[in-house]
Amino acid sequence: MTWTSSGARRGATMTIKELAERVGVSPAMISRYLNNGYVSEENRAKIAAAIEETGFTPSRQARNLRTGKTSLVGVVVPKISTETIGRVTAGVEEVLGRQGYQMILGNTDNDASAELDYLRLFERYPVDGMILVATEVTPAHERFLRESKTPVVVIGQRVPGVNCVYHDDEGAAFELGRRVAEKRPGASAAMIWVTEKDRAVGIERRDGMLAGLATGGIEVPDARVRKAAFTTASGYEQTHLLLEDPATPALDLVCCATDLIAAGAMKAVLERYGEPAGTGNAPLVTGFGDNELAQAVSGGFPTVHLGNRTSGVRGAEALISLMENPRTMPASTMLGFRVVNA
Amino acid sequence: MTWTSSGARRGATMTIKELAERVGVSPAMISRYLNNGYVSEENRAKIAAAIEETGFTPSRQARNLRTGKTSLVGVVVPKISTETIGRVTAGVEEVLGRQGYQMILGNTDNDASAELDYLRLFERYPVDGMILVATEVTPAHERFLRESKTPVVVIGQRVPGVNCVYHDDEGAAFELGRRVAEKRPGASAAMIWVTEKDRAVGIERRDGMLAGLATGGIEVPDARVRKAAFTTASGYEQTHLLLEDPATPALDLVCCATDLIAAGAMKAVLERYGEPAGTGNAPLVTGFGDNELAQAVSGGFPTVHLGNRTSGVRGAEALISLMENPRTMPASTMLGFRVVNA
DNA sequence: CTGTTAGCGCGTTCAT
DNA sequence: ATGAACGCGCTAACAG
Repeated sequence: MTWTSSGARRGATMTIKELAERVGVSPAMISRYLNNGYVSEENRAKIAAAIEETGFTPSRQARNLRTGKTSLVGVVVPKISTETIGRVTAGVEEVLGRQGYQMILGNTDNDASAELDYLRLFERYPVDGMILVATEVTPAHERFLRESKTPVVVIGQRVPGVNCVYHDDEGAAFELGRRVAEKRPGASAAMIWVTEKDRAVGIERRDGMLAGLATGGIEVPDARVRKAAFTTASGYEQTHLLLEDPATPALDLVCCATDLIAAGAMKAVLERYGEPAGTGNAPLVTGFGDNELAQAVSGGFPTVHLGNRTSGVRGAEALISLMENPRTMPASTMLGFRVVNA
Repeated sequence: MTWTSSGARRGATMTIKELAERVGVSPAMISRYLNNGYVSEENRAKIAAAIEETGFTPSRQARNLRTGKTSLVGVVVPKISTETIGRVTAGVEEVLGRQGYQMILGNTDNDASAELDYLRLFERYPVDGMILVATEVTPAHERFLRESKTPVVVIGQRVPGVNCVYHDDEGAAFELGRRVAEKRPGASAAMIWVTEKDRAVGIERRDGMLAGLATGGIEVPDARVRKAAFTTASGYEQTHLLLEDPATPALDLVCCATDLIAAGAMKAVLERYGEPAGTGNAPLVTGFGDNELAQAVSGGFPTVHLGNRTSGVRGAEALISLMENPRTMPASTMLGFRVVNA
């Protein structure tokens, strides 16, 4: 390791000490300049000039080690590349940015174990707070969430005893089902749903939909509730199988757990009937989430707008209170919804 | 600040020193256990047991400060919530994960100045390497990229003198234009394009498209090349204006800079003609990027598949070489493409 | 207002 | 094979 006696630069980065030497003050002086204030106008000017000249920036590393604060929030998401997640993080970032926090993301690509890895990474990185945009919440998740030394807020699932912001999935699905059933009384319906491991989508949203359809006299037999992954391809595949099944009476309605799945269903319907879903004899397809792209291309199909952006905002707000006062009582917030095209 | 004399835990986290006390060895021993190895079988077992019992994890903070290494790569993206970005980061993560690196994301929401903020954050956090998924590359960007002390790779734009991986936007657009023009000779065409600040999309892709169409005898007057933002809503708006313009002879073809924009165009066409783009009298809409959702819902429209995932893979590979040997010569890689539905 | 002192939690000599 | 001592870059507490 070599450096010049002028202390200008070593390797690449400059330290507060070197800068102090250069200016002719103590390192603490520089530190105060950077933080509290307590510096004479004269020194203030000299330091400012030296910083300008050298391009010095303090090491967050060392600062964080010393202060135990990072002004960083880690957000763990199951997937980037969906509108839903994009809206949530936009809401989170809006609030965080205003308060001087920066957000870093960990993407798990729908791998529940990777979620815990990221949470632990963030906890030890460390960040000041964490947000988990949740899908499957395992016992291991719950344990971690409750025992975490770093404040954490869950978005998208209700977890008892943990700070969380979630949607009224059951209520929304019920309302969507009810309205669709009202317009198509006695329709022959199927559902393309997802794993029950995702409680909000796999259970609550499903039960709400079944109940909503039932109020309009539509019963969906178990055999017509099929499981798909959270992808367009999977929605296509399951719908295709359903439509090709010779034992199946003609379908009037295919309700899907998400808009991504609905997109796949629409593709299958279009291929099978030669006309878009909801026109002519082709069954109507419903979704969930109000995906802008899908709405535009399709010209509009029944779905639900959930206010994902708001969930991000509320989640970030809750996290900030928690970071400022870690003893804040856990709270859960349920957001409303808006049915679209039904 | 209080802690028990057994040294088990203070406040929240445990340190290497406390663990050492508990086991009855020196802190250095624990450190060696965690890193080099130089530990007797006997102590190894005792330490392993104590770690298991306490759930101890070393502070990355302190380790990083000491070693100057983080095993972390920062990726700056212009947008989360698009399939394109999702594919790139999936490719990046695949390679990085295999090599023991973790990836953290910074999302700028299409704000070019935020890009530099994030790069600087990462540089000083620090991370071992950075990837910029670029859109607009300003002189400030170029300066930063060239002078960065942390290895950095650019994906999506060609930047001379900087390590980068990009697509053959011009070639792809040319080929798409050529094929479409071949099937619709003499078509009356318009283009919905984007800012020239994004060189790859705004200039190269546009020029390729114009040239490709021209080979089939289709000339697009300047007045029919309209600017949109990178959104579905903006694509809708511009197309709507175009279709409503009474001075405009009926259009046969609307070529768009991206699939998101194309989705908006399709919505406008559907509203205006009462039938989906490309059917009956409704003009054909082309896109760029092979968005899965849009393809499914529309039943297929001409577009280009760019291999975004591959760009992520190649970019990450380049970054790893760079991190292992910072003196590696800068290289730029151009990837191929595949025209879809044309 | 300013400088000195003492760590934050680790990894790394250099002795033993 | 092991432990003592030191330092990474910074900030908090104290003295002046």
